[in-house]
Amino acid sequence: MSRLRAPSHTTPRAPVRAHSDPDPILQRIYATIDSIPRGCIATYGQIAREAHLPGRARLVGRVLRELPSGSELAWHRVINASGRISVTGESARAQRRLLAREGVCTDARGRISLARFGWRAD
DNA sequence: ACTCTGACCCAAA
DNA sequence: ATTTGGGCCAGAG
Repeated sequence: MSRLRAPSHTTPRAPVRAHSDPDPILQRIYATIDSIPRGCIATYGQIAREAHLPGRARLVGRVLRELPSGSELAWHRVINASGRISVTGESARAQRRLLAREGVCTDARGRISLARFGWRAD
């Protein structure tokens, strides 16, 4: 069970719920994703920038990959910069289903229109 | 202390 | 549209 940024010389913390994790970087990423409105999507890079972590889109991806089970974070509202879903297999179907439930649809080629559904932060 | 691998991104070719 | 090369950085082996 891997942990984010756990110092090797300390015992890993017990798992905590997403919104109570004390790591400020995680807090900012979670908070930013939380502010994506229902029916909108944002890109990994956009989340990184909004969370004051410019250029760290991959970090956002890792954070979502390691999302604690039971988290209520709207992970499905995050897609890549080319308008595609980045997860594969079962997760991709789940993401498409969750988005469809919010009215976010993919085109014939599996792409989501950033122009139509992209979140523009204030 | 390496190298490899990513839920990534962007400019250039 | 696709490829390439560079940036990013934490885990895993």
